[in-house]
Formats: sequence, structure tokens, C-alpha cells
Amino acid sequence: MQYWLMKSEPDEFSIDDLARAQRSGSAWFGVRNYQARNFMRDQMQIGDQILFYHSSCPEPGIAGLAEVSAEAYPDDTQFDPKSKYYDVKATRADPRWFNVDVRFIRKTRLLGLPELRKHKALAGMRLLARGNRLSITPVDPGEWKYITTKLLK
DNA sequence: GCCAACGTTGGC
DNA sequence: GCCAACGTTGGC
Repeated sequence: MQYWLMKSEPDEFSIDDLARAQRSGSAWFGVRNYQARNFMRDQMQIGDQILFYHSSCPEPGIAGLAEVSAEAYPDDTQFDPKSKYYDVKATRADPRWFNVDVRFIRKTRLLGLPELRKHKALAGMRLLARGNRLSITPVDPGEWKYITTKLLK
């Protein structure tokens, strides 16, 4: 079992949207970065735990907890010419993009970036690294424990 | 294979 | 809106 941090713009898809979604989970579609795709396709397993992060918004930070509810399968939006995630080079026979399904666990208080940066135990988080833009990053078990038991109790 | 140009992310 | 950082593209 692994831990992850997944970013979403709340204007696009927030923790509240996830909470309202069907119990089986929501497709994490739209990832168009190879590293993030590979994490989903090659490493994520059902039951993996997720820090749900709100990005590109007035208060960026961790907003809730979620879990992987389906392993990776081809991202439907890559085949849809009307989607902004359409990819001309992707075919059903040879899909380029994949997504997992993610299921709501609970909302948390907003654990903002400035607060995260205050904790030495979290200094190694990929999220906090300079210039990090990856929308999906692995989280250390120790970091997960620190965040969920100490900060989000 | 190099690398400049361009596009995107995302905090501020 | 600005801009730093990074990824992708495409000419050579």
C-alpha cells in the first residue's frame, strides 16, 4: 500500500465534488504528464491512500483524504475530440493516457502550504520542493502519518 | 542528440 | 498578472 498526493484545481474538481460523486469513485481524468501517468498506470493499487490537494486557488493546501478505488484504465477524454484533453495521437488500440478512480474518504481542515512548510518532518515532501509542478507525487509513510495523525487529527 | 523556443503549472 | 521552473516540440 502506498501513499500519494494528488492535486486538483477546486474550480475544476474540488474535495466537495469528490464527496458528492458516486460511492464507487470518480475517474481522475485529464492527467497529461508522463511521470504522473506512470504513477497511476504502474504503481497505484486499490486502497492506496491519497492526500487531496487544492491547487491554483486562493488557499492552496490539503483539503481532504481519498483512496484509490479502481486501478488504471485508459482515460476516456483522450478519445473525445470535444474534450480539452483530446489527444490526436491516442487511439483505442494504443491509448496514451490512463487514469485511476478515486473515492472520497473525508474532508479535512484546509492544511495550507505555509503551514506544511513549517514542519521539519515534511521538509522532504516533493510538493514542497522548489519548482515542483507534478500533479501526482508519492508521499512517504512517515509523512503520511505525521500529517494525518499530528496535523489533521 | 542538442538545444532554443514555446507552452504549462502554480504560488504569489 | 507576473514569473520561475519545468516539460515538450521540432529544426538542425
